[in-house]
Amino acid sequence: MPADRGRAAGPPTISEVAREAGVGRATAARTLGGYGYVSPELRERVLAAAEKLGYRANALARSMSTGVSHTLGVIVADIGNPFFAGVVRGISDTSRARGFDTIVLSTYEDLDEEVAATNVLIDKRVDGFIVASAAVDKGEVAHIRAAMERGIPVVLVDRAVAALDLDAVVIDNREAAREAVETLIAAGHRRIGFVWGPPAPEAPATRRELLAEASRNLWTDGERLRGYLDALDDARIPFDPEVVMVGRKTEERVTQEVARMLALPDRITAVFCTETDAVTGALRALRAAGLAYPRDVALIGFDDSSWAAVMEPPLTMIEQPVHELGAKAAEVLLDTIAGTEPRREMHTLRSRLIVRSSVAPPS
Amino acid sequence: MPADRGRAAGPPTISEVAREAGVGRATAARTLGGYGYVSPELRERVLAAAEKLGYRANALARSMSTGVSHTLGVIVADIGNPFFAGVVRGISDTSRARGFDTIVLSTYEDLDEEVAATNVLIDKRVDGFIVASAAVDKGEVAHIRAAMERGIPVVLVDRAVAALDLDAVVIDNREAAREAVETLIAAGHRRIGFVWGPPAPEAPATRRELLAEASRNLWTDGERLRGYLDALDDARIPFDPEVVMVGRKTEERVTQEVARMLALPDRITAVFCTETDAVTGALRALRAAGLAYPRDVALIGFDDSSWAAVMEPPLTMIEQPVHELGAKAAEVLLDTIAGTEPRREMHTLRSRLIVRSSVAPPS
DNA sequence: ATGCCGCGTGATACCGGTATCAGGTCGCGA
DNA sequence: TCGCGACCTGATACCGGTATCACGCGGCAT
Repeated sequence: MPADRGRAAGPPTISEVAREAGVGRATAARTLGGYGYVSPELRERVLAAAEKLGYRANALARSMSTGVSHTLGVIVADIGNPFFAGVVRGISDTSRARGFDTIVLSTYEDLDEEVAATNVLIDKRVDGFIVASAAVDKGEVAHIRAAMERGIPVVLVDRAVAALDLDAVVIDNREAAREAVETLIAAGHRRIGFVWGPPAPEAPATRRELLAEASRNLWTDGERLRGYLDALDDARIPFDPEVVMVGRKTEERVTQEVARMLALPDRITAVFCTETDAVTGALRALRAAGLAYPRDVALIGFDDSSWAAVMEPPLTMIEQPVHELGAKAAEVLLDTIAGTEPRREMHTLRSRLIVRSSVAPPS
Repeated sequence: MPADRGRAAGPPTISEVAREAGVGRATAARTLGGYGYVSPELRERVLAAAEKLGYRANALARSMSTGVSHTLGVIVADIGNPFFAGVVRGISDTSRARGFDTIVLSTYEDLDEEVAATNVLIDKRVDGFIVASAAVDKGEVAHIRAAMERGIPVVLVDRAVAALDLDAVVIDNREAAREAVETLIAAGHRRIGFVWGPPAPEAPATRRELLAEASRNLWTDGERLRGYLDALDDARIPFDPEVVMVGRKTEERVTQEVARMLALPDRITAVFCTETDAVTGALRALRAAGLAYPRDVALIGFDDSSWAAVMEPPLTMIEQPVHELGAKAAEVLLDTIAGTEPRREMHTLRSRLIVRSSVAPPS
């Protein structure tokens, strides 16, 4: 019953514990803080008093005094996306194991929200943070630069940012995309739709413009485009802007765009989706067109999930090592915080194509 | 270029800004803190100095001094579950709009983790928190009680806890389950499997034991069981322990259990799943048994999602107002923090059965 | 010219910890 | 018996803000 603490209003402080135990403040602090020396007898008294009062150290005060918060920040695009949820779990599992809490913030792919999130983390004095940034070019990284200048360690996850010289933990996006598209090509497809998401209002007409556009897009998507082109090039299939979607990758837009590609005189016989929501969007378009996969259209997408396996027929998908991605990012960050010289390199993890039954030869 | 701050090591403090501006510390504090009076001229100087130095207030120090952190805590079972992800988004959207940050912690359905999470929030001195607690009986709520005794406002979300007299924001679980099972019964089903998750090792043999078990289970699942029984009772269908699954609702276990129910001499012709992962688990069992829905087995589950709509045939599911659930919980908590007398009531939101094509009469 | 009032400003105590350091006690050797 | 050192303990400065309060200065009334 910690209620009889006299006039004290808030939670018990170390001074109150000291008074209760009849010792000096410093002695109580040493006992409870686990530093310095305290005789067994006094230690016992302090512990008993703390127990009685229900004392818990004020982490804010401690951080103020020591300058470290034992807290990591995490900024992701959307925590509701199973991909990021998995990454976050990887981060919190390993950071918790090393005594760090995590504060997770979602930006919902909005750069202003990302800046705001960064400021929240700076203000709360996290010891470092991990970010899957929506920033692409130099003009968009000021907030991260600002954090770096304050001496806050930063690690990028999922998305590398060319304008930033930082550790980044990513997967082999280009290779993964290439492998998927090669699988489609090997099955005999030549008209392969590409569901992409650069900010451009319409599809670039030429390869050159396409690549230019790629550098204005998220790094992951840029890489995936390169993988798509790699596979096309190897098979000497000409690039056709008509079968690549541009603009925001919402499920609705994907449905419209795939429907458009399906209505083309020379319609697509396969689709490659760079995101899981794009897969459901594409599937809706197929159904609306009265088409079935893999018979009429073959399909491969990014980010495997449980439902992809129970679809009938089950979907061939690219599986990303989400937990490892997060765990590795946390590890690199924690090492940097611990003082290990930052290497500032790109840590590339391998993804895996899970072959199921959504790919068949074109009809 | 905030680099020429002299010998200062960390980020700039208010004293440094004051010195730079050539004013007293208090004046700089008043300007930057937005309180008290400062003449336009000095204000201008302070602002310029802060800008030049890249000053950002230390939220920790501010909280120490004022006693409020403008931060809400959120404890959910699994942020990777789209249901909780939606709830969290609802919470952060409305709390951000009212000037509060949120710290989200996942317990992965482990009570010890929940206790640890609660302590983290207490230690970080959040102004209040929202929790979807895994606690069921009196012996498991000590950590929440402790927070309440410290004067920290707490609001429950998704799961009410009988042992706690607190505001709770939930949906009409019992009614939702009843409606779903009634739909199954209306289609002609009498053997309806129930995928449930009480801690019991085996299915209770009698109704009485079942209900007793329900009170040892998560509140939501208890209510959903009652809804299931309500529907059975109304149709005078006897309860059969053989068709209710008990124990942890992992996807693998669901698959095994549904397979068992499918192998019964008097096999089930319909399944009701109280969770989205249970739906995929059940679907796997169907496929393994060479059965198709809705022809061989009808199916309804909790938590609608995009993929449920693109399944072939599309799934009939219960949609929960996830965002509203979170928004309402945040609202109630924020009001309590703001000093409005807490009402300690149950706020019930309506769910909705989305009828698609996974229910047909038994063959 | 003097006194009073009020406004604007800066000095300072405080929040609850950490960490340094001074001082008191005790034991042991000379 | 005295002195010195080791060992504990408690007093206190500090972290970076907030908030109270005292003080100096100018203006106005008398």
